[in-house]
Formats: sequence, C-alpha cells, structure tokens
Amino acid sequence: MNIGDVSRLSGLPAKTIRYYEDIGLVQPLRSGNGYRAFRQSDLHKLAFLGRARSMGFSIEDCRSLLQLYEDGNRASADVKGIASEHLDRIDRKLAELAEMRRTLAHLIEACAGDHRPDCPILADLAAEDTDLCEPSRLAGN
Amino acid sequence: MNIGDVSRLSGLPAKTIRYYEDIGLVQPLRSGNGYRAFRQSDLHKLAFLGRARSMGFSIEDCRSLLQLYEDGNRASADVKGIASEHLDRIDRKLAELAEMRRTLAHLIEACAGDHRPDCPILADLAAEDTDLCEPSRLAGN
DNA sequence: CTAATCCTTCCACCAACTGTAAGGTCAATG
DNA sequence: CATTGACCTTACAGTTGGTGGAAGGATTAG
Repeated sequence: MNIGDVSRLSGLPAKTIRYYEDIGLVQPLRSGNGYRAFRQSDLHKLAFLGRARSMGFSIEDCRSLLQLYEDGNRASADVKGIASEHLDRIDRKLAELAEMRRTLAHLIEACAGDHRPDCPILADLAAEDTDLCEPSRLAGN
Repeated sequence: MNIGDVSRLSGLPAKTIRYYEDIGLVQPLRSGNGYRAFRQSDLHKLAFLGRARSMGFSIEDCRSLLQLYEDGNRASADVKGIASEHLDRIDRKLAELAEMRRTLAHLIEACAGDHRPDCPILADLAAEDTDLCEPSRLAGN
C-alpha cells in the first residue's frame, strides 16, 4: 500500500503519516521506486495512533501505549496508569476551562454590547480597583 | 521600573514580558544602560494582558482587547463580540474534553490494572472488530 | 506523448512561550 | 579597588503536533 491508501484507510493526512515515520512511530518498508510500502501491520498501528490521539493522548503516551500493545508480557496496570494520568490531565483542563467559562459568561452577560464604550469586560481586565499597579507593592515598602 | 519589578508586580515571567515587547504588545522606554524602563502604563497593560491570557484569550484577541481598551470611542459590542467568540471556543473545547473524558473513564473502569496483559483500553484502541484495516475498503473494490 | 495524479525530500511556519549561552551593569562587601 | 552576586541584555534553539509549499521524480490514463 502507498501512503495515499493508508491515509484514506486510517483517516490520517499523508503529511501526518510521514511525520509519524519521522519520529519513529511507524517504520514502513520502501519500494524500489522510493515510495513507502505500508504493511497491514503499519496500517493497524496508524489506526491505533489515530484513535489514541483522538482521545487526547500525547505523542509520547501513544508511543508507550503502542509499545505496551506489542508487548505480550505487558501488565494492564501500566496501560491503566498512563490512561489514568491522562484522565487527570483532562480533569484539570476541564476544571480550568469551566472556571474561564464561568467568569467569561458573567462578564458577557453584564455587557450591553451596544455602541457605547462602557464595558464591564474591559473593566474587569483592567481591574483598576486592585493595588497590583501601585508602586507601594514593590519590595522594601 | 526594571523588568524584574514589573515581573513581580504583574506576575508575568520576565521572559514573557520581553516576548510581549517583541510582538509589539508593550513598548517600554529604555534607560541609558540599555535596560527596559517601564512606566505605570506599561505595568497596567501587562497586568491587563495577564488577566486576559488567564481567561484563555489568544494573543491576537489580547491585542484587539488592548486596542479597544485604549480607544475611548469603542463600542462595547466589539468587546462583547470578541468575548462571545471566545466563549464559543471554550464551549466547543469543553464538549470535546467531556467526550474524551467519558470514553476514557469507561475504559479505565473496565481495566483490571493488574499484572495480566488483557486490557480493554488497548483493545479499544486496536479496535480489531472494525474493518478499517481490511484492504477490501480500498477504492475499486 | 502528455497531462494528471501520486510520490519524494526539505524547509519554513503556527502559538505562546521557555531554556540556555554569552556577556554587560550595578550595588555591596572585603 | 577587586570581586561577588544579582540583575540586565541579546540571540538562538527547543517545545507540541503537525501543516503548507516548493521543486522534482514516478506512475497511470488517454
């Protein structure tokens, strides 16, 4: 199979597949004409990678998961460990985004959104009521 | 004020402040010794940027928000527009992460996490029950 | 034979910084 | 006065996970 075929079958752009070869995630053979020659196993790996990436695993996580997948002597605890850390990262990100959303939604609601300049969103960003910008906060005072 | 002072006061790393100058978000003066000389207004801008970034606004959004902030003739509708688009992006990201979380949590729950190799997480990623890897999916068949 | 489509490599670019190296400045101390 | 340490400067490389484009070779259809 050429790269176009695996691209269509795996759903990954050809560029991405070349990149994955570059960083050592797949090692397709080469035909006499210099074209990459993908085996079923390569396609299988790429599909695996595509699914792992779509779950948000980092490339390095994907590399580890692929290694574990190919290791018949793996312990499922290792896989679960990687997945659990990733879940924690997702949860932290979710909390961060939810907090942003909360703040932003309040501000948007409070903003008239008309031709006048007064804007609670800018007022909050400027936060002129804090002492952050007072030189008295400099060390030594 | 030197960069160390504004760094402490704004909470932004000195590196980041230099970067913001590089891309034109702030224009501090220079002292005779070549050191950056920040005014109150520069500090104010940096604090503004720090808060906008912490709400997840992109640098380009920050640039626009800063311009609007300094434009006494702005329309709050413009600010609200930027904020609303950002809120939409956050909502899309939240939905994406929530979906990842759902899938991942199910898989993790199903995984024994012991010394044995059997693992529903890897099984799902491998997805051997799909026909994705069957050559019969190639065009022309 | 030619045009279209595929494939190749290589280099540059995106966001938003962060790290590191090599060196200049300043205030305090011995 | 020399030196130490904290501060400042620039410039360049690296991060993540690709994407875009140029220049050119291979293959296939008509």
